[in-house]
This record gives sequence, C-alpha cells and structure tokens, in this order.
Amino acid sequence: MEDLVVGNERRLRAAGKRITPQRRLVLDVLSRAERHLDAHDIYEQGRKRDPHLSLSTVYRTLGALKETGLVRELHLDGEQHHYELDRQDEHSHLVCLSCGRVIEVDSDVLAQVVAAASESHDFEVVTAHVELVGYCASCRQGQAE
Amino acid sequence: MEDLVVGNERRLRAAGKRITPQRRLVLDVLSRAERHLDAHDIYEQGRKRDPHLSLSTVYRTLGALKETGLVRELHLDGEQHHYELDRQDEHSHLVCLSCGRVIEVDSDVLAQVVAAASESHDFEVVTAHVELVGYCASCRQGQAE
DNA sequence: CTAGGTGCAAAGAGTTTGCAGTGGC
DNA sequence: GCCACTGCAAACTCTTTGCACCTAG
Repeated sequence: MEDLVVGNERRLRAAGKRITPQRRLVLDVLSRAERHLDAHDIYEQGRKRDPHLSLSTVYRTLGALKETGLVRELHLDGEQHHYELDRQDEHSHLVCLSCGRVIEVDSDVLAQVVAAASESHDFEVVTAHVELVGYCASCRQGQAE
Repeated sequence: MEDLVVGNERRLRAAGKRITPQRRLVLDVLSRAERHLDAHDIYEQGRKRDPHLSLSTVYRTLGALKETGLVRELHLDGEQHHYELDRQDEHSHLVCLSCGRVIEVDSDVLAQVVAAASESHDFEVVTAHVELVGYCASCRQGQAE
C-alpha cells in the first residue's frame, strides 16, 4: 500500500501540487479504506491521526486529487459524493438497495460497452462509471445486514 | 407524448398517490424535455404555466415519482441531481467534458453487462446507470459547443 | 523567500421539513 | 369529509470561500 501512496505523491508533484502532511494523510486514509468514503468519513478517519485536520482541507485536497486524476468521485444512489482512489482498473459498482453495500466488479464486458459507445458515436471515453442498483445475494436470502 | 402522461398517471394512482395539477405539470415538463432537467429547471418551466408552483412541491413530486419508478434520478458529473422520465429502456449516457452535452445511447451490450454482473455475483439488478465521460465528436474536431 | 496550502468561521447552494390551509377522490 | 398534497418560510446538510497565518520547495 505504501508503494501506492508514494506513486501517487509523484503524480501529485508532477502536476505541480505540493505534498503536505494533510494530503499524505488523505491519500493514506483512502488507500486503507475498505469501502468508499465520503468527505466526512475521510475527515473523521484523518482526525484520529491529526486532530487539527480541517474539513475544508479535506474538500480542497479531494479537489486537487480529482484534478490530478488520483481520486474518483462517485455519485452512488441518492447520496452525497463518495471517493475512491483511482487504480486505473475500470470496474463497475453493484449497489444493494437493502443493505447499502457496494460491491466492486471487474468486468471485461464493461470494456465492450466502452468500445461500442466509442465506435457508434465517435466518442472518446475518458472514464466510465457503471452502477447497477438492486439486491445482493445475502439480502435476497433474507439475511440482510 | 400525452399517452405517456396518461400512462404515468395510471401508475401513480396505482401506487396510491393522488393526481394533482402540480404533479401533472411536472410530468408534462419532464416529458417535453429535450435534455435532463434539474429540480430548478423543472420549477422554472413549471412556473411558466402555473406561477404558484413551489420548489418544495417540485422536490416532493420528484420524490413521489422516484418512488413510483416513473422518474429516474441522475448523478451526472459533479453536479446536482438531474431527472428524466423512466421509459423502461435501459440506456447509457455519454457526458462530454467539453460542451457538457449528454447523449443517450441505447445499448444491448449494456444488457450484457447487467447479465454478467447478475450471474457472477448473484445480484438482482433493478436499475442500471452507465455514464461514460469523455469528449464528443464535434468537440474533438475543435467545433466545441 | 514566496506561492500554494491550511484552519477557522462564515457564506452559499441544494434539499428537506413544519405547519396551516386546500382539494382530489 | 378525510387525508394526501400544497405553499411558504425556516431549517438543515453538504460544500465552498475569505482571510490571516504557515510551510514545502
């Protein structure tokens, strides 16, 4: 995981952004996350290690990371923004309406959608967001959460 | 288009919701829309015909329509929510980073993504949202907007 | 040394809610 | 006539901004 952080720092610097303890912290929180975090989650996690971290810094940092393409902003369901490190691997999200869990799915079929869209509409795809909303296996078996 | 509205009213009533002039108005505004509207757009359009329409009613109506599955809430890009009538046809959205235009794409490949995800993760898909962000043909030819 | 970044507090945008009155069924 | 729905205004949540201070490069 550390490698990931180091690589990200290089990319940040390459984009002319400075590396600050706060940015390192946000990156690290994101890299350890098991699920997608929203700004406030990151703020809370971050404050455990640096109690002076401010929420505006989190937002500004996320903005910088988004610009640099290190972080992806998700618009899951009807909720506020969630964030994940952009590991370059296109994947889909399965969002369960019952337990709210988000499952990441690698998909080569997804690559086909991208390809198909690009061709038929002469559209250059930069990022793909795929969100399938429904019910996960365990919830459908009545063993919700 | 009128048929569409009538059908929608039946579905609303079936869900135990009342048909009010305001709801009819919101539905009609949505059915005439050429692009995806946000709550404020609908409010503005609606007020042209009923100057007393209130923004909270628009929000509450959209909520009711969402519940009933008549309207789909979109989280395009980093912006606020946009809405479209749910015509049952699954389609993808191509969002142009340059001109902001949203192109709707029918796709049977999309159906394959859904099928693949359902199978491999035993996930029951209710709705699929696919958003491909990038650059449209005209913008790439330097003829932006 | 000096932009660029930070913390704090205050403002802004979008959305929701409480309440009294209205009208669909 | 009952109860869901509406309008209005006020509240709330998430996000952005202004400003003085600080620090990475």
